[in-house]
Amino acid sequence: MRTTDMPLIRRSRLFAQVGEPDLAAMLAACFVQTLPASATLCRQGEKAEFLHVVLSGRVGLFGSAGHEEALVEFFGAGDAFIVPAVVLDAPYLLTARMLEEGRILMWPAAAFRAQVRATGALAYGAVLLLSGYWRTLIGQIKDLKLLSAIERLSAFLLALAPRETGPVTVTLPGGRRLVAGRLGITPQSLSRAFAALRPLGISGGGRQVTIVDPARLREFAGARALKGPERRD
Amino acid sequence: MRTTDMPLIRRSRLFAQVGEPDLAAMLAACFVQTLPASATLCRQGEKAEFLHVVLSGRVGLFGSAGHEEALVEFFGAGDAFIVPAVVLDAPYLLTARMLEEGRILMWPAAAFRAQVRATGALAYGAVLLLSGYWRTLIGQIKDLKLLSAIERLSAFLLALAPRETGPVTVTLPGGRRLVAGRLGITPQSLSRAFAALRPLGISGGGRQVTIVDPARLREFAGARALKGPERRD
DNA sequence: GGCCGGATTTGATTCAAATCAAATAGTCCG
DNA sequence: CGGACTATTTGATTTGAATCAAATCCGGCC
Repeated sequence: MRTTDMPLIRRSRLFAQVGEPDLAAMLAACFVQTLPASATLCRQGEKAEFLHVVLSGRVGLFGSAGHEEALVEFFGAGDAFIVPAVVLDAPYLLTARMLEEGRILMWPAAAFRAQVRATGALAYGAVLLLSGYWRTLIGQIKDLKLLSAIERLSAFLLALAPRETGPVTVTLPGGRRLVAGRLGITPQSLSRAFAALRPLGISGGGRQVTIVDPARLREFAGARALKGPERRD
Repeated sequence: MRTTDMPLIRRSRLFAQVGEPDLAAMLAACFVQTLPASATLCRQGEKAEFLHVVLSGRVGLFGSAGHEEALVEFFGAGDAFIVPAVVLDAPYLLTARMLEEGRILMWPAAAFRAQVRATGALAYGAVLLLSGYWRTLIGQIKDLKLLSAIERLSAFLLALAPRETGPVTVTLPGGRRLVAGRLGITPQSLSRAFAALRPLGISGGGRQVTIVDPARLREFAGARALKGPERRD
């Protein structure tokens, strides 16, 4: 573990309420790994071995059925995923893969389980984290059930943008292929959706996308869109 | 609060680790309400006033956009919903409605927030509960993104059935209209999906559905289906 | 028992998005 | 810088599910 890791660790909601001495004791059982892009952190169906806390880099959570695979969610610094599988000691429902190089805190499952049970502050941090995830997932389910592909893309872009009025350039959390998966559509459909939004002032190149007038996009999406979509932070 | 409520309260995962004296202190701030079918517990967009714990009856969580509405999940005895909105002090993302008469424990939001922060055992219970919900929601997202309507119905029925071999009769958690919403399809499509499964030994009447040979259905669904779908319990 | 009103089924048609199929634009390497 | 691979766009076609439209079933109630 590097000294530069500590601030990253402290920044995670998971540890927000944990005191210094407790934190030190917890981390004694853990180690940090630098992983390259495409490295697999865990595989759907396997038994939970470690809790992973993202210190840097982006991670994608994928669900698979047969030979199909779909990105379920992007995770980034501060996120601790697989908490549920670890806590319930159940097999992973998802496969986690690094989308780029990053550092991951590895926390042995049994140790984590014991520590959440014993340390209220850690459990409270987990509640905050899981609460944020619940809201993210609910938002996604609502999008999938109630919005069209174009509306989902609009909502997704707006969630990425600071809620200002002026033109904004947002950075997609992954390539188009991955964004398409997150939105539950094919890359071809995503491309068409972007094309459909171009007249509304969306210009895209690579993972940079510029929204000329967020208010206009919000109005377009908002006609049918959901209230209170806000992003976990 | 009736004396018959206590066993129901104790049965919820939320309180599994909470000791008697703590529990009594917590419940002092709460009250129990009997609510009729269709009663609304909370409305999307509003600020969290209460945490609700279902003691009996079924509750539906609905997301809405514009004038469309879709059922996101069924909840039943032991479930505490809206935990995330309460903990994060954020507006509800969903509307909760009684699907039948039932009793609900009402817990003032501020009191609950203070108590999760203060009581490790309660926080731990919340972690367990939220972990289960995470898995349920992830399962649903995977279904929506990877399976066809018929496959989703198959998976849904199998999740309802005890994992035996012989013929089983399962009870749908709500009318066909609601089940359709949960599966992300229209009632008409649900009807066609049931029709498509009839040759595989699925006979339906009202909310009772009989699966002649779960293994055969599992095989059919399993050809493309997900591993480890299991239901929260 | 027989009627009313909503829920489910069935049929015909439409439509959004997937799939099939190239063409084009980017990127990484040597 | 050029080649090879991958990612993205664009076009044509198919298809799963929605929508439109009845018909039928059902439960509650007088």
